[in-house]
Amino acid sequence: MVSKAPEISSDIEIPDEISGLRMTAQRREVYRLLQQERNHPTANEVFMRVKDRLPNISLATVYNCLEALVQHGIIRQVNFERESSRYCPNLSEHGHFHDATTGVIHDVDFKPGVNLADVLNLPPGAVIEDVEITLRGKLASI
Amino acid sequence: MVSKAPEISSDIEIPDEISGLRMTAQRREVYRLLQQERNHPTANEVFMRVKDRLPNISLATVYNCLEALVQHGIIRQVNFERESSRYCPNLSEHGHFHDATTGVIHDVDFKPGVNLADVLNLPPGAVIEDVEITLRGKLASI
DNA sequence: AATTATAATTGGAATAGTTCTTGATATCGC
DNA sequence: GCGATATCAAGAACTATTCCAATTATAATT
Repeated sequence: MVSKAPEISSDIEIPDEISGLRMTAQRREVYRLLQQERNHPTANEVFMRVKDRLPNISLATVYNCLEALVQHGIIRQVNFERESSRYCPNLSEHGHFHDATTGVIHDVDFKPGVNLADVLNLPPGAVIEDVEITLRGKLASI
Repeated sequence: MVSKAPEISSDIEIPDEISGLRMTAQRREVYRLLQQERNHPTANEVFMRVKDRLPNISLATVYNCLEALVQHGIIRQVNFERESSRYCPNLSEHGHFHDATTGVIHDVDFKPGVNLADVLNLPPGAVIEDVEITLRGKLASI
């Protein structure tokens, strides 16, 4: 008889290096968690969840890992008002809709073919390096 | 002989109440400063500048005033990454371009007729209450 | 495989921006 | 003017994040 697969989803394979960043055990688990739970956790939430697998990890290390991953363009840091930063493995250019009722954050993609310069009156000569679009509102029950 | 007008621009008139918010001396000066210096100051910058006219004002009061003005929709709070909040009397829906070289923040208006729902794939039923668009980049010298 | 060099991690202390608290002061409605 | 309410001032407290120094892990070299 073949043994049943465990309930937990099998681990995502993460290579030894991504975009020039060496994947240490800690970075690997932080990144894996972001890949698995795509609910834009804060550093502290990452810390608490990653402790299941690395009980000795420190919050400072989680911050270090998140920063390294952000610096290397592997994840994105998402800021909403002045709340704690949240982290997101979705690298496509996108914004976030923050549901004020539930607190859930939804990724919001651009419609195809949309160019920011077509939509905004940018200052002349502006070269955009980073875009952050955050929307707050409610989801009407339909 | 008629005495010369002073160099400083004459004070902006501010009514006793705006949008249901009673204008105390402190709120008035905070609001006046934002109207006069449209460079998106932080709370601390507001504090330092307002002290010229109200030497006894406290930083906590500046925060209180700014919050009251924001709550009543009289000014807008602008957040950039996790830096100090900045404040802006421009109420038209607009974004901000942060020049990474100079640190100057430029208001960025939407082109006429642009509707966010035309540009973004919003979650179904989303009712947007607030939009924050922040761009970071450089101004190419032309 | 041992040695050295470099990088990463840890835990706690430090920092910065903001909020909270408490007592004083001002303003409003009567 | 008088009590009720709102606002203010000063400093303490709070929170997210960063910094620091010591330890540990990894890589490079022999």
